[in-house]
Amino acid sequence: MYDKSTTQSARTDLLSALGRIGVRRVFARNKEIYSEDDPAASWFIVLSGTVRICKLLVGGRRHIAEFCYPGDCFGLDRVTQRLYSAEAVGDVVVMRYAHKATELLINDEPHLAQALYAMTLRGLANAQTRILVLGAMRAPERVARFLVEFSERREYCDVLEVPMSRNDIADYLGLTVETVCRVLSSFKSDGVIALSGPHRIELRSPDTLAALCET
Amino acid sequence: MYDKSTTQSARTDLLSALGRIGVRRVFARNKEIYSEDDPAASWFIVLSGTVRICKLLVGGRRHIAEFCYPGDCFGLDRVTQRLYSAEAVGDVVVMRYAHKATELLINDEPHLAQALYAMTLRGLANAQTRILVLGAMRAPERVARFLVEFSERREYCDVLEVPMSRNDIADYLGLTVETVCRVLSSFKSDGVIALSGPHRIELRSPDTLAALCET
DNA sequence: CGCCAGTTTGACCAAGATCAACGCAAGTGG
DNA sequence: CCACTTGCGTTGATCTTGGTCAAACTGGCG
Repeated sequence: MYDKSTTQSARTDLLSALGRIGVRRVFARNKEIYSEDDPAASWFIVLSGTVRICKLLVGGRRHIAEFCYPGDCFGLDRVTQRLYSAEAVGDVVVMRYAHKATELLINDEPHLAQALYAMTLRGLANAQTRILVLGAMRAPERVARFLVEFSERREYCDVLEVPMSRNDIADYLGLTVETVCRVLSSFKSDGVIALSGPHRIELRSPDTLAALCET
Repeated sequence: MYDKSTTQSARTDLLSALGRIGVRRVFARNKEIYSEDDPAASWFIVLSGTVRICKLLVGGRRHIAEFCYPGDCFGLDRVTQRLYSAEAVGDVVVMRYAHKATELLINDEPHLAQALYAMTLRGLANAQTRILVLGAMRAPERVARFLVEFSERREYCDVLEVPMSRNDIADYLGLTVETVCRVLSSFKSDGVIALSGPHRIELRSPDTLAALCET
Protein backbone atom coordinates (compact mmCIF):
# COMPACT_ATOMS: atom_id res chain seq x y z
CA MET A 1 0.00 0.00 0.00
CA TYR A 2 2.79 2.39 0.94
CA ASP A 3 5.81 2.84 -1.23
CA LYS A 4 8.00 0.83 1.14
CA SER A 5 11.24 0.80 -0.84
CA THR A 6 11.42 4.58 -1.22
CA THR A 7 10.53 5.45 2.35
CA GLN A 8 12.79 2.68 3.61
CA SER A 9 15.91 3.97 1.87
CA ALA A 10 15.07 7.58 2.69
CA ARG A 11 14.68 6.45 6.28
CA THR A 12 18.09 4.85 6.33
CA ASP A 13 19.61 8.04 4.94
CA LEU A 14 17.78 10.01 7.58
CA LEU A 15 18.95 7.82 10.42
CA SER A 16 22.60 7.94 9.41
CA ALA A 17 22.47 11.71 8.95
CA LEU A 18 20.71 12.12 12.29
CA GLY A 19 23.42 10.10 13.95
CA ARG A 20 25.55 13.23 13.96
CA ILE A 21 23.08 15.43 15.84
CA GLY A 22 21.37 12.96 18.17
CA VAL A 23 21.93 12.16 21.82
CA ARG A 24 21.30 8.73 23.27
CA ARG A 25 19.21 8.72 26.43
CA VAL A 26 18.09 5.94 28.76
CA PHE A 27 14.94 6.02 30.90
CA ALA A 28 13.88 3.58 33.59
CA ARG A 29 10.41 2.08 33.86
CA ASN A 30 7.72 4.73 34.44
CA LYS A 31 10.14 7.67 34.17
CA GLU A 32 8.95 10.72 32.30
CA ILE A 33 10.76 11.53 29.06
CA TYR A 34 8.95 14.84 28.96
CA SER A 35 5.90 16.33 30.71
CA GLU A 36 2.81 18.08 29.51
CA ASP A 37 3.53 21.82 29.13
CA ASP A 38 7.29 21.30 28.87
CA PRO A 39 8.88 23.40 26.14
CA ALA A 40 9.02 21.27 23.00
CA ALA A 41 12.55 21.72 21.75
CA SER A 42 13.29 18.24 20.50
CA TRP A 43 11.88 15.01 19.16
CA PHE A 44 12.78 11.36 19.63
CA ILE A 45 13.21 7.97 18.02
CA VAL A 46 12.75 4.83 20.11
CA LEU A 47 15.75 2.50 19.99
CA SER A 48 14.49 -0.12 22.43
CA GLY A 49 11.57 -0.52 24.81
CA THR A 50 8.10 1.00 24.63
CA VAL A 51 7.02 4.61 25.21
CA ARG A 52 3.51 5.77 26.03
CA ILE A 53 2.26 9.19 24.94
CA CYS A 54 -0.36 10.27 27.43
CA LYS A 55 -2.37 12.97 29.11
CA LEU A 56 -4.02 13.37 32.50
CA LEU A 57 -7.67 14.35 32.39
CA VAL A 58 -10.01 15.97 34.86
CA GLY A 59 -11.21 13.45 37.43
CA GLY A 60 -7.87 11.66 37.61
CA ARG A 61 -8.53 9.69 34.45
CA ARG A 62 -5.73 9.16 31.97
CA HIS A 63 -5.70 8.89 28.21
CA ILE A 64 -2.99 7.15 26.20
CA ALA A 65 -2.75 8.59 22.70
CA GLU A 66 -0.18 6.16 21.40
CA PHE A 67 2.41 3.51 22.16
CA CYS A 68 5.76 3.94 20.43
CA TYR A 69 7.92 0.92 19.66
CA PRO A 70 11.53 0.67 18.41
CA GLY A 71 11.83 2.61 15.17
CA ASP A 72 8.87 4.89 15.93
CA CYS A 73 9.33 8.58 16.49
CA PHE A 74 7.42 10.89 18.80
CA GLY A 75 7.33 14.55 19.79
CA LEU A 76 7.50 15.76 16.19
CA ASP A 77 4.48 18.08 16.55
CA ARG A 78 5.25 21.70 15.82
CA VAL A 79 4.09 23.10 19.09
CA THR A 80 5.99 25.25 21.53
CA GLN A 81 4.64 23.35 24.53
CA ARG A 82 4.00 19.64 24.86
CA LEU A 83 0.33 18.72 24.76
CA TYR A 84 1.03 15.19 25.97
CA SER A 85 3.66 13.65 28.19
CA ALA A 86 5.93 10.78 27.15
CA GLU A 87 6.79 8.03 29.62
CA ALA A 88 8.87 4.86 29.59
CA VAL A 89 6.63 1.79 29.88
CA GLY A 90 9.56 -0.47 30.72
CA ASP A 91 13.22 0.47 30.50
CA VAL A 92 13.70 2.46 27.33
CA VAL A 93 16.51 3.76 25.14
CA VAL A 94 15.81 6.68 22.81
CA MET A 95 17.67 9.08 20.57
CA ARG A 96 16.91 12.75 21.16
CA TYR A 97 17.20 15.33 18.37
CA ALA A 98 16.88 19.09 18.82
CA HIS A 99 14.38 20.63 16.40
CA LYS A 100 16.89 23.42 15.72
CA ALA A 101 19.66 21.03 14.71
CA THR A 102 17.22 19.03 12.63
CA GLU A 103 16.25 22.14 10.68
CA LEU A 104 19.88 22.97 10.02
CA LEU A 105 20.52 19.43 8.88
CA ILE A 106 17.59 19.64 6.49
CA ASN A 107 18.85 22.94 5.11
CA ASP A 108 22.10 21.14 4.25
CA GLU A 109 20.40 18.09 2.83
CA PRO A 110 16.88 18.97 1.71
CA HIS A 111 16.07 15.46 0.55
CA LEU A 112 15.96 14.41 4.18
CA ALA A 113 12.79 16.45 4.60
CA GLN A 114 11.05 13.78 2.58
CA ALA A 115 11.94 11.08 5.07
CA LEU A 116 10.66 13.17 7.96
CA TYR A 117 7.50 13.85 5.99
CA ALA A 118 7.05 10.12 5.39
CA MET A 119 7.36 9.45 9.13
CA THR A 120 4.73 12.08 9.83
CA LEU A 121 2.39 10.59 7.23
CA ARG A 122 2.86 7.21 8.83
CA GLY A 123 1.88 8.77 12.15
CA LEU A 124 -1.20 10.25 10.53
CA ALA A 125 -2.21 6.88 9.08
CA ASN A 126 -1.80 5.26 12.52
CA ALA A 127 -3.90 8.02 14.07
CA GLN A 128 -6.66 7.45 11.53
CA THR A 129 -6.72 3.74 12.31
CA ARG A 130 -7.02 4.60 15.98
CA ILE A 131 -9.93 6.94 15.28
CA LEU A 132 -11.63 4.06 13.52
CA VAL A 133 -11.00 1.65 16.39
CA LEU A 134 -12.20 4.06 19.07
CA GLY A 135 -15.13 5.36 17.05
CA ALA A 136 -16.55 2.18 15.61
CA MET A 137 -15.39 -0.91 17.50
CA ARG A 138 -16.63 -2.49 20.68
CA ALA A 139 -14.61 -3.91 23.55
CA PRO A 140 -13.72 -7.38 22.16
CA GLU A 141 -12.71 -5.95 18.77
CA ARG A 142 -10.65 -3.23 20.39
CA VAL A 143 -8.70 -5.74 22.47
CA ALA A 144 -8.26 -8.03 19.46
CA ARG A 145 -7.06 -5.07 17.47
CA PHE A 146 -4.54 -4.21 20.18
CA LEU A 147 -3.12 -7.73 20.12
CA VAL A 148 -2.92 -7.86 16.34
CA GLU A 149 -1.35 -4.42 16.13
CA PHE A 150 1.16 -5.30 18.81
CA SER A 151 2.14 -8.52 17.12
CA GLU A 152 2.52 -6.74 13.76
CA ARG A 153 4.59 -3.87 15.08
CA ARG A 154 6.55 -5.49 17.83
CA GLU A 155 7.02 -9.24 17.60
CA TYR A 156 7.64 -11.68 14.83
CA CYS A 157 6.06 -14.67 16.50
CA ASP A 158 2.80 -15.49 18.23
CA VAL A 159 4.09 -15.27 21.79
CA LEU A 160 3.78 -11.64 22.78
CA GLU A 161 5.90 -10.12 25.50
CA VAL A 162 3.55 -7.27 26.38
CA PRO A 163 5.38 -4.74 28.56
CA MET A 164 2.41 -2.53 29.45
CA SER A 165 0.01 -3.04 32.35
CA ARG A 166 -3.68 -3.84 31.94
CA ASN A 167 -4.30 -0.26 33.01
CA ASP A 168 -2.15 1.05 30.15
CA ILE A 169 -4.02 -1.13 27.68
CA ALA A 170 -7.36 0.06 29.05
CA ASP A 171 -6.45 3.75 28.82
CA TYR A 172 -5.17 3.15 25.30
CA LEU A 173 -8.37 1.43 24.18
CA GLY A 174 -10.83 3.73 25.96
CA LEU A 175 -11.98 0.91 28.25
CA THR A 176 -11.57 0.05 31.94
CA VAL A 177 -9.05 -2.40 33.40
CA GLU A 178 -11.86 -4.74 34.35
CA THR A 179 -13.23 -4.85 30.82
CA VAL A 180 -9.79 -5.57 29.37
CA CYS A 181 -9.33 -8.40 31.87
CA ARG A 182 -12.74 -9.86 31.14
CA VAL A 183 -12.22 -9.77 27.37
CA LEU A 184 -8.80 -11.41 27.72
CA SER A 185 -10.29 -14.06 30.01
CA SER A 186 -13.03 -14.80 27.51
CA PHE A 187 -10.49 -15.03 24.67
CA LYS A 188 -8.59 -17.43 26.85
CA SER A 189 -11.57 -19.63 27.63
CA ASP A 190 -12.37 -19.67 23.90
CA GLY A 191 -8.85 -20.93 23.24
CA VAL A 192 -7.99 -17.90 21.12
CA ILE A 193 -5.12 -16.88 23.38
CA ALA A 194 -3.18 -18.38 26.26
CA LEU A 195 -1.88 -16.44 29.24
CA SER A 196 1.29 -17.40 31.08
CA GLY A 197 1.77 -14.50 33.45
CA PRO A 198 0.07 -11.14 32.83
CA HIS A 199 2.74 -9.94 30.40
CA ARG A 200 3.05 -12.99 28.21
CA ILE A 201 0.19 -13.53 25.79
CA GLU A 202 0.26 -16.34 23.29
CA LEU A 203 -1.85 -16.03 20.16
CA ARG A 204 -3.26 -19.50 19.60
CA SER A 205 -5.61 -18.46 16.85
CA PRO A 206 -4.33 -15.25 15.24
CA ASP A 207 -6.85 -15.68 12.42
CA THR A 208 -9.77 -15.47 14.82
CA LEU A 209 -8.34 -12.25 16.23
CA ALA A 210 -7.72 -10.82 12.78
CA ALA A 211 -11.28 -11.69 11.74
CA LEU A 212 -12.62 -9.96 14.84
CA CYS A 213 -11.00 -6.65 13.97
CA GLU A 214 -11.87 -6.62 10.29
CA THR A 215 -13.75 -3.43 9.58
CA MET B 1 0.72 27.43 20.43
CA TYR B 2 1.55 26.99 16.78
CA ASP B 3 3.85 29.34 14.97
CA LYS B 4 0.95 31.01 13.18
CA SER B 5 2.80 33.74 11.31
CA THR B 6 5.29 31.39 9.66
CA THR B 7 2.81 28.73 8.64
CA GLN B 8 0.35 31.41 7.50
CA SER B 9 2.76 33.08 5.09
CA ALA B 10 4.11 29.74 3.89
CA ARG B 11 0.51 28.74 3.29
CA THR B 12 -0.18 31.82 1.18
CA ASP B 13 2.93 31.06 -0.89
CA LEU B 14 1.77 27.52 -1.30
CA LEU B 15 -1.72 28.48 -2.40
CA SER B 16 -0.55 30.95 -5.03
CA ALA B 17 2.00 28.47 -6.37
CA LEU B 18 -0.61 25.73 -6.43
CA GLY B 19 -2.93 27.98 -8.40
CA ARG B 20 -0.95 27.04 -11.49
CA ILE B 21 -1.40 23.29 -11.19
CA GLY B 22 -4.87 22.99 -9.63
CA VAL B 23 -8.25 22.29 -11.18
CA ARG B 24 -11.46 23.68 -9.72
CA ARG B 25 -14.20 21.08 -9.27
CA VAL B 26 -17.80 21.34 -8.07
CA PHE B 27 -19.74 18.52 -6.40
CA ALA B 28 -23.43 18.43 -5.55
CA ARG B 29 -24.80 17.30 -2.18
CA ASN B 30 -23.95 13.65 -1.40
CA LYS B 31 -21.84 13.17 -4.52
CA GLU B 32 -18.63 11.21 -4.15
CA ILE B 33 -15.39 13.12 -4.70
CA TYR B 34 -13.55 9.82 -4.63
CA SER B 35 -14.34 6.25 -3.51
CA GLU B 36 -12.61 3.78 -1.31
CA ASP B 37 -10.09 1.78 -3.38
CA ASP B 38 -9.87 4.44 -6.10
CA PRO B 39 -6.29 5.10 -7.21
CA ALA B 40 -4.98 8.00 -5.14
CA ALA B 41 -3.43 10.29 -7.73
CA SER B 42 -4.36 13.67 -6.32
CA TRP B 43 -5.26 15.64 -3.24
CA PHE B 44 -7.70 18.48 -2.56
CA ILE B 45 -8.30 21.76 -0.78
CA VAL B 46 -11.86 22.76 0.14
CA LEU B 47 -12.87 26.16 -1.22
CA SER B 48 -16.47 26.16 -0.01
CA GLY B 49 -18.88 23.71 1.59
CA THR B 50 -18.12 20.71 3.79
CA VAL B 51 -16.59 17.36 2.87
CA ARG B 52 -16.88 14.15 4.86
CA ILE B 53 -14.11 11.55 4.81
CA CYS B 54 -15.72 8.20 5.48
CA LYS B 55 -15.67 4.45 5.27
CA LEU B 56 -18.32 1.76 5.07
CA LEU B 57 -17.96 -1.03 7.62
CA VAL B 58 -19.20 -4.58 7.82
CA GLY B 59 -22.83 -4.68 8.89
CA GLY B 60 -23.75 -1.57 6.93
CA ARG B 61 -22.36 0.77 9.57
CA ARG B 62 -20.47 3.85 8.52
CA HIS B 63 -17.57 5.70 10.09
CA ILE B 64 -16.73 9.34 9.46
CA ALA B 65 -13.05 10.02 10.00
CA GLU B 66 -13.19 13.74 9.49
CA PHE B 67 -15.13 16.75 8.28
CA CYS B 68 -13.21 19.16 6.06
CA TYR B 69 -14.16 22.83 5.93
CA PRO B 70 -12.99 25.64 3.62
CA GLY B 71 -9.20 25.89 3.81
CA ASP B 72 -8.75 22.27 4.91
CA CYS B 73 -7.03 19.76 2.70
CA PHE B 74 -7.72 16.05 2.31
CA GLY B 75 -6.42 13.06 0.40
CA LEU B 76 -2.76 13.87 1.15
CA ASP B 77 -1.95 10.37 2.43
CA ARG B 78 0.82 8.65 0.50
CA VAL B 79 -1.15 5.59 -0.44
CA THR B 80 -1.71 4.14 -3.87
CA GLN B 81 -5.36 3.36 -3.15
CA ARG B 82 -7.83 5.40 -1.12
CA LEU B 83 -8.58 3.95 2.29
CA TYR B 84 -11.55 6.27 2.79
CA SER B 85 -14.03 7.88 0.45
CA ALA B 86 -14.67 11.62 0.28
CA GLU B 87 -18.20 12.95 -0.18
CA ALA B 88 -19.84 16.35 -0.45
CA VAL B 89 -22.04 17.04 2.58
CA GLY B 90 -23.80 19.94 0.86
CA ASP B 91 -22.78 21.51 -2.43
CA VAL B 92 -19.02 21.79 -2.43
CA VAL B 93 -16.25 23.50 -4.41
CA VAL B 94 -12.73 22.07 -4.21
CA MET B 95 -9.37 22.47 -5.89
CA ARG B 96 -7.78 19.26 -7.13
CA TYR B 97 -3.99 18.86 -7.37
CA ALA B 98 -2.21 15.88 -8.93
CA HIS B 99 0.45 14.41 -6.64
CA LYS B 100 2.81 14.24 -9.63
CA ALA B 101 2.49 17.94 -10.43
CA THR B 102 2.81 18.80 -6.74
CA GLU B 103 6.11 16.93 -6.55
CA LEU B 104 7.43 18.74 -9.60
CA LEU B 105 6.37 22.05 -8.12
CA ILE B 106 8.19 21.23 -4.90
CA ASN B 107 11.32 20.27 -6.81
CA ASP B 108 11.26 23.77 -8.34
CA GLU B 109 10.50 25.51 -5.06
CA PRO B 110 11.63 23.35 -2.15
CA HIS B 111 10.47 25.81 0.49
CA LEU B 112 6.90 24.91 -0.40
CA ALA B 113 7.47 21.49 1.13
CA GLN B 114 7.43 23.19 4.49
CA ALA B 115 3.90 24.49 3.96
CA LEU B 116 2.67 21.05 2.94
CA TYR B 117 4.39 19.61 5.98
CA ALA B 118 2.68 22.19 8.20
CA MET B 119 -0.71 21.19 6.77
CA THR B 120 0.02 17.55 7.50
CA LEU B 121 1.08 18.34 11.05
CA ARG B 122 -2.16 20.25 11.51
CA GLY B 123 -4.00 17.15 10.32
CA LEU B 124 -2.07 15.06 12.83
CA ALA B 125 -2.94 17.43 15.68
CA ASN B 126 -6.63 17.28 14.69
CA ALA B 127 -6.46 13.50 14.60
CA GLN B 128 -4.96 13.40 18.07
CA THR B 129 -7.75 15.55 19.43
CA ARG B 130 -10.25 13.21 17.85
CA ILE B 131 -8.57 10.21 19.45
CA LEU B 132 -8.95 11.95 22.78
CA VAL B 133 -12.63 12.72 22.19
CA LEU B 134 -13.49 9.20 21.05
CA GLY B 135 -11.34 7.49 23.65
CA ALA B 136 -12.15 9.47 26.74
CA MET B 137 -15.39 11.45 26.41
CA ARG B 138 -18.98 10.43 26.87
CA ALA B 139 -21.98 11.33 24.74
CA PRO B 140 -22.79 14.83 26.08
CA GLU B 141 -19.14 15.92 25.99
CA ARG B 142 -18.70 14.55 22.48
CA VAL B 143 -21.67 16.49 21.18
CA ALA B 144 -20.54 19.63 23.02
CA ARG B 145 -17.11 19.16 21.53
CA PHE B 146 -18.60 18.87 18.05
CA LEU B 147 -20.49 22.12 18.48
CA VAL B 148 -17.47 23.99 19.86
CA GLU B 149 -15.19 22.63 17.17
CA PHE B 150 -17.66 23.53 14.46
CA SER B 151 -18.08 27.05 15.75
CA GLU B 152 -14.30 27.52 15.99
CA ARG B 153 -13.53 26.17 12.55
CA ARG B 154 -16.52 27.22 10.58
CA GLU B 155 -18.49 30.17 11.95
CA TYR B 156 -17.63 33.41 13.63
CA CYS B 157 -20.86 33.82 15.55
CA ASP B 158 -23.01 31.72 17.84
CA VAL B 159 -25.64 30.77 15.29
CA LEU B 160 -24.34 27.66 13.56
CA GLU B 161 -25.51 26.68 10.10
CA VAL B 162 -24.73 22.97 10.42
CA PRO B 163 -24.87 21.36 6.97
CA MET B 164 -24.56 17.74 8.06
CA SER B 165 -27.39 15.42 9.07
CA ARG B 166 -27.83 13.99 12.56
CA ASN B 167 -26.66 10.72 11.07
CA ASP B 168 -23.42 12.31 9.89
CA ILE B 169 -22.84 13.79 13.33
CA ALA B 170 -23.53 10.43 14.98
CA ASP B 171 -21.12 8.54 12.70
CA TYR B 172 -18.52 11.22 13.33
CA LEU B 173 -18.85 11.02 17.11
CA GLY B 174 -19.18 7.24 17.39
CA LEU B 175 -22.77 7.51 18.66
CA THR B 176 -26.21 6.71 17.25
CA VAL B 177 -28.61 9.22 15.70
CA GLU B 178 -30.96 8.78 18.61
CA THR B 179 -28.30 9.60 21.17
CA VAL B 180 -27.26 12.73 19.27
CA CYS B 181 -30.90 13.87 19.15
CA ARG B 182 -31.43 13.19 22.81
CA VAL B 183 -28.30 15.07 23.86
CA LEU B 184 -29.24 18.03 21.68
CA SER B 185 -32.75 17.97 23.14
CA SER B 186 -31.39 17.97 26.67
CA PHE B 187 -29.01 20.85 25.85
CA LYS B 188 -32.03 22.68 24.48
CA SER B 189 -34.17 22.09 27.54
CA ASP B 190 -31.25 23.28 29.68
CA GLY B 191 -31.17 26.49 27.65
CA VAL B 192 -27.61 25.83 26.46
CA ILE B 193 -28.61 25.82 22.81
CA ALA B 194 -31.66 26.74 20.75
CA LEU B 195 -32.82 24.87 17.67
CA SER B 196 -34.62 26.59 14.80
CA GLY B 197 -34.81 23.87 12.21
CA PRO B 198 -32.50 20.83 12.36
CA HIS B 199 -29.62 22.60 10.65
CA ARG B 200 -29.59 25.82 12.59
CA ILE B 201 -28.18 25.57 16.10
CA GLU B 202 -27.80 28.64 18.25
CA LEU B 203 -25.24 28.53 21.05
CA ARG B 204 -26.94 30.35 23.94
CA SER B 205 -24.28 29.46 26.47
CA PRO B 206 -21.00 28.71 24.68
CA ASP B 207 -19.18 28.77 28.00
CA THR B 208 -21.22 25.86 29.32
CA LEU B 209 -20.38 23.88 26.21
CA ALA B 210 -16.70 24.78 26.43
CA ALA B 211 -16.65 23.75 30.09
CA LEU B 212 -18.26 20.42 29.20
CA CYS B 213 -15.50 19.49 26.81
CA GLU B 214 -12.56 20.58 28.91
CA THR B 215 -10.30 17.60 29.33
C1' DC C 1 6.09 -14.12 56.44
C1' DG C 2 3.28 -10.09 55.42
C1' DC C 3 2.75 -6.36 52.44
C1' DC C 4 1.84 -4.20 48.09
C1' DA C 5 0.82 -3.36 43.43
C1' DG C 6 -1.26 -5.29 39.79
C1' DT C 7 -4.70 -8.67 38.10
C1' DT C 8 -8.87 -11.20 38.07
C1' DT C 9 -13.71 -12.22 39.09
C1' DG C 10 -18.39 -11.30 40.63
C1' DA C 11 -22.64 -8.47 41.54
C1' DC C 12 -24.89 -4.60 40.33
C1' DC C 13 -25.90 -0.32 37.76
C1' DA C 14 -26.20 3.14 34.13
C1' DA C 15 -25.07 5.04 29.62
C1' DG C 16 -26.13 4.38 25.41
C1' DA C 17 -27.79 1.05 21.65
C1' DT C 18 -31.74 -1.00 19.67
C1' DC C 19 -36.40 -1.28 18.32
C1' DA C 20 -40.55 0.98 17.36
C1' DA C 21 -43.57 4.64 16.62
C1' DC C 22 -44.68 9.22 15.43
C1' DG C 23 -43.86 14.05 13.56
C1' DC C 24 -42.84 17.07 9.98
C1' DA C 25 -41.51 19.33 5.87
C1' DA C 26 -40.36 18.83 1.02
C1' DG C 27 -41.30 16.76 -3.00
C1' DT C 28 -44.47 14.23 -6.50
C1' DG C 29 -48.18 12.85 -9.15
C1' DG C 30 -53.01 12.91 -9.75
C1' DC D 1 -54.63 22.07 -4.75
C1' DC D 2 -54.48 18.06 -2.20
C1' DA D 3 -53.46 12.99 -1.07
C1' DC D 4 -49.36 10.28 -0.76
C1' DT D 5 -44.72 9.27 -0.39
C1' DT D 6 -40.10 9.84 1.31
C1' DG D 7 -36.35 11.18 4.09
C1' DC D 8 -35.05 13.07 8.42
C1' DG D 9 -35.64 14.14 13.07
C1' DT D 10 -37.52 13.30 17.58
C1' DT D 11 -39.28 10.64 21.45
C1' DG D 12 -40.36 6.57 24.23
C1' DA D 13 -39.69 1.63 25.93
C1' DT D 14 -36.59 -1.93 26.51
C1' DC D 15 -32.20 -4.40 26.40
C1' DT D 16 -27.09 -4.89 26.28
C1' DT D 17 -22.55 -3.49 26.89
C1' DG D 18 -19.46 -2.00 29.58
C1' DG D 19 -18.62 0.86 33.86
C1' DT D 20 -18.58 0.88 38.99
C1' DC D 21 -17.85 -1.07 43.31
C1' DA D 22 -16.14 -4.63 46.09
C1' DA D 23 -13.58 -8.60 47.16
C1' DA D 24 -10.34 -12.28 46.31
C1' DC D 25 -6.03 -13.73 44.17
C1' DT D 26 -1.06 -13.50 42.59
C1' DG D 27 3.76 -12.87 42.50
C1' DG D 28 7.60 -10.05 43.96
C1' DC D 29 10.10 -8.03 47.63
C1' DG D 30 11.49 -6.16 52.09
